[in-house]
Amino acid sequence: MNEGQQEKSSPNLHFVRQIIAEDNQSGKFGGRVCTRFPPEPNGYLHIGHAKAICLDFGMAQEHGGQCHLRMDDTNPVKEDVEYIEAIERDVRWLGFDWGPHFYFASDYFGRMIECAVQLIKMGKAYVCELSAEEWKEYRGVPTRPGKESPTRNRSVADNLDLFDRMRQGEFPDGFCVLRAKIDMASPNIHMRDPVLYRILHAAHPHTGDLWCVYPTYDFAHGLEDSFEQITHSICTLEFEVHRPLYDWFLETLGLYHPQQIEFARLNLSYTVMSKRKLLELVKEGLVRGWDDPRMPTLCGLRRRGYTPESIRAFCDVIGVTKFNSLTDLALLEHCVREDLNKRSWRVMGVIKPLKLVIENYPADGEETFEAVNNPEDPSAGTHRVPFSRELWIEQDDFMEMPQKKFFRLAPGQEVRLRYACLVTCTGVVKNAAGEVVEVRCTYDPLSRGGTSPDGRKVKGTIHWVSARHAMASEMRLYDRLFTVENLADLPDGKDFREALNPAALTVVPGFVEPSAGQAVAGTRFQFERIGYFSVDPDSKPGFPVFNRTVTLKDSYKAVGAPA
RNA sequence: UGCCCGAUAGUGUAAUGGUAGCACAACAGACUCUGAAUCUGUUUGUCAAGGUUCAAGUCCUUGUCGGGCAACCA
Repeated sequence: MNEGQQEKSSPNLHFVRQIIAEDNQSGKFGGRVCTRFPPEPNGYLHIGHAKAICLDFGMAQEHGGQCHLRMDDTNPVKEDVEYIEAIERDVRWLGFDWGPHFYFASDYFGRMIECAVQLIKMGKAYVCELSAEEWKEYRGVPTRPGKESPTRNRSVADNLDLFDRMRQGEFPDGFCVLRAKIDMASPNIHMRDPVLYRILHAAHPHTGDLWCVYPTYDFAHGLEDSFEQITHSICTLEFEVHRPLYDWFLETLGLYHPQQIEFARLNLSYTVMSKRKLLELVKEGLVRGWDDPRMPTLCGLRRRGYTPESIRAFCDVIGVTKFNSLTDLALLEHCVREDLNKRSWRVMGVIKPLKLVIENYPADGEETFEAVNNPEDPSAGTHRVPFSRELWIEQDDFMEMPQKKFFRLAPGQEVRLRYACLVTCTGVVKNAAGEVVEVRCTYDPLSRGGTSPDGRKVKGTIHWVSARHAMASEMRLYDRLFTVENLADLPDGKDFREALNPAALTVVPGFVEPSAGQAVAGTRFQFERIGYFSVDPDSKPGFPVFNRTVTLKDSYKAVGAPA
């Protein structure tokens, strides 16, 4: 609906845009812009990836270029086809299209081997039999130079032969590696003769058992970018130290040379962005799966009811910089509310039911009232809501001893039942424990439709569902995944699992008006005065399950209620 | 104690030597058949010290603080 006008008049000129603008100015890449999003298929995409995806695809889009989707599948022991498929699905859902440019790093393995052989022939790479432990010792530490491998000056012929035998599968995993010959004294650890190839007898999700040697990230990534004629290779800050290596390989091999640019990854309060931690939550059953609506994964957010538009808007508003920051979860929530407010239909649903009986309404009487589908969009029309003598209202909308400025139901107080009529509380029914189990009231027959017949002020309006017509349903109420704002601040030794929020998921029985009960999975509604909800795929015919995407903002302050 | 990067309201960011803006959050008020939305207003900021300049958030120096780097992970 807003296809043509998504670009703001003055897009924020962040540093990546500046670099691209300068490169286009100087003609560095002939005015061409080609980016790539290169996930490793070892987990599901999360909101942090969304930032990268929006940047990668966004920069290409803005400059009439293209963006490749590339599986960076250089480590078969961690990767899986399940992840490959999920990644494609999620990027597409987010709203991006890579056209024919879907690639696998593993499709370049043959060319990468040639590059490795070329380095060997140039005397710039050698086979090294140091064990992992020895290698660690030889590498040195940042403050002290490393030592050269005993085989560092092996002949080209020997290296060629050994590397060939590595490829043929003559050696077991870890027996030896191919290393670049750079500088064991470099203050940059990554330049101390880094590993190019390691032996891994493992089935690869894309190439099967074609290979038993696999290139490392440092060697592979620049080559992938180069082969694909990428112009701007955008990655996160931790790769900054790797850039000299990235540059070294391409310069040494005399290959086309993209520009690597690093930006700060997204950190969101009260959640984790680490693929490893997310994997642990899934594997250990601490959540119900990758798409658990508590998860910051794209599929989790999708199931929770987030729209791709809201996530893109979020990625736009957080900006792109080179310094680490912690973005407030409230900003993400603001973005969904803003989007959902414009598009979602309003219905009434009750999540903490309390019976309301209208004493002067006929026991077998019923009628329907007209409700607006979306006040933000008159073209959305209206629908009718059934009404009868007994209703479900929200427990929070009744107080036996009302605090000041409580505009809802209380003994003797009058409220409007949204779209229906004005009712005045006449009393309550309590159980043996003294709890209010039913509220009694009378209604004003002249107020049908919710109007005030004599113009009297009725400050409070509450939502309701006709008990006779209501559809029982399951309400899954979500809250922040963790109780700690910044997981990075957890003291050493403190396990992140201990910071999980037990209240991140609360399942309660509720009721919704019939019009909301038949919706297909994925349908989003606003439950008036409560929040935005989406229909979960666990729904069964006649028994919908709703996920609360986010609450409505609430400026009412209940006394003693937690913030 | 090595190398690399960074530092602007509570949070996220803009200002590209020339009036420190915006958004979120918070707090007031208006409006309201959603205590929502919408509208109005308020509070809070250039890490520090020097230097260059008519003019510094921006350039230089030093310091402080924060992050990253020592997988045959990416």
